[in-house]
This record gives sequence, structure tokens and C-alpha cells, in this order.
Amino acid sequence: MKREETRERNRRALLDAALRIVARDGHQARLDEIAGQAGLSTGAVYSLFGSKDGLLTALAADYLGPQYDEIERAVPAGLDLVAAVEAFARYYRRKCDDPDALRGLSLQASMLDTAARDPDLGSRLAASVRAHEERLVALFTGRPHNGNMVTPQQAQRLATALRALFAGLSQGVLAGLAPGADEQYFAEAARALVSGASLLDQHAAPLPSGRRLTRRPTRRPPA
Amino acid sequence: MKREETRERNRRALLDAALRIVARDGHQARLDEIAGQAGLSTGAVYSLFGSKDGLLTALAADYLGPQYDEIERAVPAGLDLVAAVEAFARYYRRKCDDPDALRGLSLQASMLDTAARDPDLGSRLAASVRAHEERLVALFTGRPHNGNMVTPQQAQRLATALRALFAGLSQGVLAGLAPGADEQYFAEAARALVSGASLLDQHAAPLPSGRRLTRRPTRRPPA
DNA sequence: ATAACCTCGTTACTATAGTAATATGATTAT
DNA sequence: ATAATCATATTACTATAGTAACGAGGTTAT
Repeated sequence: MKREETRERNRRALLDAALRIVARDGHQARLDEIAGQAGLSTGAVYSLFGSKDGLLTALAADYLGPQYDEIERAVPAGLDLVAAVEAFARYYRRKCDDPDALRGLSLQASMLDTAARDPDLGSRLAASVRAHEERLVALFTGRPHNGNMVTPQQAQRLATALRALFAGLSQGVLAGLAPGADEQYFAEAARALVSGASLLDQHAAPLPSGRRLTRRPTRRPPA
Repeated sequence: MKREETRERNRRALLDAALRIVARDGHQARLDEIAGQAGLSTGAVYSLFGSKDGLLTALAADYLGPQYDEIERAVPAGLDLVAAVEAFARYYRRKCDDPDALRGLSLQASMLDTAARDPDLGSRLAASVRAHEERLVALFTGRPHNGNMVTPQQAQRLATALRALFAGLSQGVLAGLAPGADEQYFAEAARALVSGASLLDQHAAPLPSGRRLTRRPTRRPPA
């Protein structure tokens, strides 16, 4: 079975070359440069991955694992739910400061576009993401919160909302739509989702006629 | 001043043609078809908008207005904050069911990519979005909540988080990452941000040793 | 063992975004 | 009024993604 073997070798060679070049150029990486570094011609990409998007999708799926490794390191076991969610939030916000976060955003955008336009690649991508998301669910499941333990169902609901919130906020920060969204803001927004604290608690103002809040503000972290 | 006049006329002609064709083909719309329908050649696009992305960005900026008109219609005055936020959430979720929501997602992705790659277009886009976002802030400012009125600062914080959350959730729904995120879920997630309710309230399970929740669940809408 | 076949990568081609040089016609200065 | 200049669209070209026909060499059936 030498045929299958060379196929696999070529596949790997393309993915490895693509990783290097995509890390540098994002989704604008040129196919002939990738194929050249893999010792192949651009046609091989179409034979093995169907399209440039197919190659990038496979690459993305390959690198979701390390991505979630990093998240798990950022959210240590032993924290209760609120603390874990805050740690997650701060991790996400810090990643926006990474010098090549913009390239990451561009890649993410092209993945989104691929998913929107190519149902096949889209569902393959979605499957990878969902598979890895189980790790996120596991990361929250069982943590104490309000005297209870987080159930897998709760963790699932939470993971969906948190990923959405952070994805949206990161996009906002990087695209310049949300200039004020600092680490503190990420943490407060995330905490609002899980705890009884609202995003608004810290900035309330009385009605003109002046009855005070019924809810007292949660702890005000140091400015 | 006939020069400026024809320039403006050509600009409009390109935008009008682009609107038709982009509505059909998304960001894959072909430049020569757009230019052809405008009675111009593709070079005119580069002369007037600098690039295809420039044309699409201008188009997007043009159509943010109607977008926000629709939002304002979906969130009537007179609702308190929680109800307004829920209405907003449900509007956003319903838009995911639109038959050409996927084309919208693809366009949104390409705008994101443009913002990530071209600082100039990115900041122009961000400026348009922020300008229109003031309407969103105004939409929430002054509504009653917990016996107070929402301040502009609170509304700003809220608008940032809501847009991020809905953008992320919509992307998730359309890309197949968040299959369970129905209208109800959108509404609950949004409510969690503003009110004391947590996303987890409805799905709590007791600890093995069994102390109950300290917080009682908020109203459970009919299934 | 040999012939038919199938898989996969290459080569040559097409389509489209973008660039550079050019031409045309408006604006401005003399 | 006429010439110089500038702005803007066109034309011809380049670069790159994608397609289709082809061919080499591994695979399978007799």
C-alpha cells in the first residue's frame, strides 16, 4: 500500500508548509508557495483538500487542539465557577493584545466565510469545533457555584454563551468597535452571565425622583 | 463643477449596481459585472473606492442605517430594559432564520477580514458602526430597570456586550456551532447580562449532599 | 506475469482581482 | 482664448485561485 502512504506524506507536507506560511501571511498565503515548500504543485492541494479553503479548514481543525490546551492552562482546576469564568475572560482579552491577533482575526473571518459558503467544509469545521468544545464543557462541569455543582447541561449552555460573547467582544476590540472593552470589562460581562451580578450594577444612577437600587452592587474590584 | 458631479454620479451608480449584485452574490460579486451594470469599467472602482473591499465597505456603511431602523422598530419604546433587551435578542435570533442569512454572514465575515487587514478601511468601517451604535445606546438609555433609569454609560456598556453576544451567537447558529441556541436561549443569555438572573438558574442540580439553591429561578416562560 | 484499471499529481488553461500606463476631458492660469 | 495641468476612467497587463485533460505509476484481476 505505497499509494496511501505517499498520499498521507504529501498531505502532511502540505499541512506543515501551510502552517508556516499561513502563520506569516494569514489566509492570503499563496498556494504555489505552500505547494512549492511541500515539494508539490498547486494541483496537489486540489487533489488532497479540494480547495484552498479545504486546506485552511484542515489546518484550523488540526490546531484547535493546542488552542484548547492553552485555554485549559489558563483556567486552573480548583477555581469555583465564577473565578473560572473570569479567568477564561481575561485569557481571551489578553489574546487580543497579541501582536498578530489581527492575523488571527482575519483567519477566523475567512473560516467563518468558508462555513457560510461551503456547506460541506462548514459542517466539517463545525464538527471539529463542537468536538473540542466538549473540553470546554468539561472545564466548567462540576465546579461549585451558589452552593451547587455545575451540571453538564449548564456547562454546555454556558460554554455556548461564553464563546459567543468572547468571540464577539474580541472581534469588537480588534476591529476598533469596542475601544473601552478592557480585561475588566470582559470579566464583568462574563460574570454577569453566570452570577447574579448585572453588567449595569456598577454604573447605576437614581431616577430623577430618587428611589435607590433594590440590588446592592457586587464587590467593586480595585480600579 | 461638472467633474465632481460626474464623479458623484458614477459613485452612486457603482454603489447601486453593487447593492443589487452583492445582494445576490455576497462578496463574491464580480467587479466587472458591477462596473458593467453601472456603465463603467472595473478601473472606475479602483479610481473611486480604491479596491473591491473599499466598494463593499462603502456599501456596508451605506446600509447600516436601514439596519438600525429595523432594530428600532423591533424594540418599541415603552418597554422596560429587560423587555427591550429580550425583544432585541429575539429580533437577532429571528434574523438567523432568514433564507439569506448565510450570505449575510459571509458578507459580515469579509467585512471583518477587511477590518483586520486594511487599517484604513477598518477604521472607516469602525467609525460608521460606532456612529450608528449611538442609536443603540439611545434605544436603551432612560428605560426603567430595578427602579432606576438606565444611564447613557450603562447603555453603552450594555450595547457593547449585547452586540458582541448576538454577533457571536448568530455566527454560532449559522455556522452550526450552537445548534441549541433558539430564540429562548438568546433571550435568556441577554437577560442574564442585564438582570440578576443567571444563564444557569433554570438548569441547576443539587450537590450530591443536597443543599438547595439560594437564588430562586426567575419566571420560567412557557415551553 | 501481464494487462486493465484506478488514483493522484502535473501541466496547461480560464477567470477574476488588482496595477500601471494612457487617454480624455474638465479646470485653471496666462 | 488658449495652453498647461490635473482628475478620472479605460486599456492592457500581471498575479493567483481554480479547472480539466493528461500521464505516471501503483493496484488488481485474470
